Amino acid sequence: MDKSFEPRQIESKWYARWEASGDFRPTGHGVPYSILLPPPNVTGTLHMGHAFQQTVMDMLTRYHHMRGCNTLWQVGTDHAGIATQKIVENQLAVEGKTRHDLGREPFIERVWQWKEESGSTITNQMRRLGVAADWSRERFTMDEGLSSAVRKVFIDWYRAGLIYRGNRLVNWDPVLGTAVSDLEVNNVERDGHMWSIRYLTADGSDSLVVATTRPETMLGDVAVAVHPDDERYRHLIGKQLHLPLTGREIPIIADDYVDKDFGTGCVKITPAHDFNDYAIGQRHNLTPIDIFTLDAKVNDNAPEKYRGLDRYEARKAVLADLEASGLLVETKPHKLQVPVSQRSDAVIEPMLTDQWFVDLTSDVQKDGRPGGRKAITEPALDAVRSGEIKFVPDNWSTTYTQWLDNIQDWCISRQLWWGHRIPAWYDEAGNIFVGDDEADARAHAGTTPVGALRQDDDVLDTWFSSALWPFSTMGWPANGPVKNEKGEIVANWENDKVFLPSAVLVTGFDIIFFWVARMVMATKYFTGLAPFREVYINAIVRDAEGQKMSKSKGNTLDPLDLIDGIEREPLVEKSTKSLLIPQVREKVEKRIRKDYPDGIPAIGTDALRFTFAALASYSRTINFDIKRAEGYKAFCNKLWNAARFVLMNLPEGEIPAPAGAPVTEAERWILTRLKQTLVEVEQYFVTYRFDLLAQTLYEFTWNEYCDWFLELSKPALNGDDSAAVASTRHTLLVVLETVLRALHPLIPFITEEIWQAVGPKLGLSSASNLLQRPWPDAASIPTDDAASAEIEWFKNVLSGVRRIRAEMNIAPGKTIPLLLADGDANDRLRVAKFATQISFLARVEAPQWIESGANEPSAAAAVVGSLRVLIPLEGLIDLAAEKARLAKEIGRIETEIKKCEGKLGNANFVANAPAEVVTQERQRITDWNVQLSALREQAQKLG
RNA sequence: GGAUGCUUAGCUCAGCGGUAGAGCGUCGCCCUUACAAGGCGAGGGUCGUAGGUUCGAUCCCUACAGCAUCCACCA
Repeated sequence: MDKSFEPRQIESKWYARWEASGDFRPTGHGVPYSILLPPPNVTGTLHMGHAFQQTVMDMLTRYHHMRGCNTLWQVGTDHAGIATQKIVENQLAVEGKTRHDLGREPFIERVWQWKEESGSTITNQMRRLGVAADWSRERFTMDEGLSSAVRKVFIDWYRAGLIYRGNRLVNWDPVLGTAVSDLEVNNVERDGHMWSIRYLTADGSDSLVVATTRPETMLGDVAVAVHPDDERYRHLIGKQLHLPLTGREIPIIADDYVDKDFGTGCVKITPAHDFNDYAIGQRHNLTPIDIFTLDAKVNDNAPEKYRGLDRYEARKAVLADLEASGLLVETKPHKLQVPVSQRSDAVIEPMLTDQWFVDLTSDVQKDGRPGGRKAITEPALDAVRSGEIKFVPDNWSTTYTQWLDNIQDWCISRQLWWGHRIPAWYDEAGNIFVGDDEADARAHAGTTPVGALRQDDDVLDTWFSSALWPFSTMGWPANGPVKNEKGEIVANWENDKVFLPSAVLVTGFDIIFFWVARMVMATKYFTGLAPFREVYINAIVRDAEGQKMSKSKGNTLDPLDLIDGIEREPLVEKSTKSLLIPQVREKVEKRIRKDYPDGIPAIGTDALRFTFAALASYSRTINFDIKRAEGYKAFCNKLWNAARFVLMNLPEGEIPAPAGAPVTEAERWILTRLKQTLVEVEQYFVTYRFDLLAQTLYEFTWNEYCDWFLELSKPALNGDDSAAVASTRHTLLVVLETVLRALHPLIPFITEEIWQAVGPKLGLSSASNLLQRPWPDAASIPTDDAASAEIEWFKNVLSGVRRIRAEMNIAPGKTIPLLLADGDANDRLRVAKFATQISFLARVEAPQWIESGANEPSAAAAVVGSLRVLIPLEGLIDLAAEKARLAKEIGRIETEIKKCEGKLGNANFVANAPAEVVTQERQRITDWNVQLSALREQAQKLG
């Protein structure tokens, strides 16, 4: 083994071997354990959130594989409709073209081409992370198998009356030219104005004032609403108003929705461009008047002078005209929430359009069949309420159920080209025909089409296909094997349905609604099964200061840069490449030069993974600090060097297991601790406490195995007790091999590399991967509490001597005398037993006992129980300093004793506290007193 | 308006009824033959505030303050 750990060299070789070995595929035996990868955008790149999430999934997959489960990590990618189409449209824009210049078919061809070029980027990045995913089953949401599942779901739901087409008010993105769902709209606070406009009654005798943040929409007003109980306006209800600038007359209506105390108490009603107004319009049978084209320009329903104006130009024009006619009463600044499209940043315009919806809200259909609430929504709610699906942490189930309780119908049609085209056709009379293809659609229609059929131009929401991921990837609905383009079998429902429900879904809270809920709905409906048993909601990765990572802040980190390292200037270049605004660019440049004056050091995949594990508590966010990652790289190095130490202390060839029990106390102690560690680790896997899991293994490896056991093994290995030598060698090896297995799910590369050298020493074949070794069996590891107590004693003695040496500034290399006084019979036995270890590790001469009554030289002391461990002061130690040290220690113990006495002196405590707590307290006070008298005696001896 | 979190050492976070912990940072002393990406040692906290429950509260309850996120929103 090389002198230090070089991640780059070892990582490059292992992944290819793992993947080729077929070890990532299900074994076909054992309890099924499957995980679904949330399919990333096919043309995307790996970000920190992915890396974190995938590390978690990989730890779980590898752990269960080692436990003998029939493990499947189902991977694949998502076509990501809007995002992918936009990228290709941007590419076209560079050539000065739009998708319409190309036409639908050539454009889609071009998107496929882009998918072919960039589709493997993210999957190759995943490989760099070391994921134990079954790539032979990799799927794409638009491959044939998954597309046929999409069609079948659409058709089945349509035929069950659960998908309908309707003219509804939807969130319209005027830049992308498509409807988007409620979830794809963010409300952003912006500075705007509140304008008050006077509307005169038709007869001119009276007037009222409406308040609005969107004056241009008055062109589509169909009424003004007031509260029915509002004394100010009661006399006007039912009268007609003259709508300024339009020549139209509109009624004054009464509706509870209006808040008397807000604004003027009068609300203009524009049903075609506002969701609340739409609802009011429906209640009062008002016909909406839409005034915008699909690109948000004023249409022909408005007076001629405004036609063709963009909505914001129209606003200016309308305000100017109102002002001119004296109807603009007031303009004041106002903060308002503006709906913004997540994908394009465009301000959403509610628009009346024909769209497809999944019914999620009706109880019963007109013909008596169950409606969407009964058939789809409630089963999804029940799955979580009944505990069939469990959220981790549990409070996310509240978020889930509250959303489903208030759900709206799901708008599933998108006016895009890239995606699953809706399997619906229209005849010339507007009748709808739904089917797998045109022939199927005709065959299933109750009527004969009038004229030719034309397929719907729209595609389905990307999340529609994602919702089917749990079962579509398992081969549903095909009968028999599903093959990929190369003719290889990727799924077979008959066999693969054992992987449903999957064990756990690892995902971010941000897609609970988009994806998690919809998977539950679709999977429950079509298979009767839950898609997963648990949903582990992972934290969001932030930067070291807790700021959200964003390109415009320049605080994003590329996981690959952490793995491989990157110099400062290339990092600056890379981070500013896509920033177009000069000020932002400059700011980011500055920040990076400041944060990474030397670039980013290469920490390797294992250290990155370990960092993610160590940060993964139940907290909602994790702040990623490179410093922390560097610390875990040091841990990898520590493990590496521990392995080197063990291997260089072993003779050639296999190391046979000694016949009897381990010879030394140190061995029996480290095995005891190993067992406890494994038991804890298993618990942490069950509860998804990867932070505690990582910490437990870190502490065992570093603070116990390396700091104590390796050190204790040195005198044993150098001693002349050949049984102890043989036994210690074997235990060093066995514990190391076990730790490698326990750490493998977290840090697969380095453990594999080391194991290949360690395994053969135990007679294990290096031909197989570490993943194929069983998870350590804690139950078979022997424990020895007596040995553990002896080692604890030893650690106290040694630490005591070290403390004296450090505080008295005794050179570490200097061998000094060691005297012992008082103590009990046990101490005598232990000193005799550990004499060599004490001398070796504390750098002291052979310990000498001072019999009671004999003269003691003045000395510095460490007290362990009643035993006084003495370092003679002569020539070494500052007497005053030692007195001060003792006084401080005595003071500390006196405080502790006072606390104990306080408790035990309280009759209520003794009467009410559990017996074992009282006993424990009494024991403590006894122990403290033993130590105190030893310290006092020492102080007295010093004078 | 509804919901959910968070507030513990300089920083980032565990702990959650019975001796306050870790990593990083800080301060000493050491290149001791596995490891200076290291070793040994030290310092550092009235656990947001105020009440309550309890023999006992960082931990449970209530209120308040501050911070954060999600959902729904008044034109």
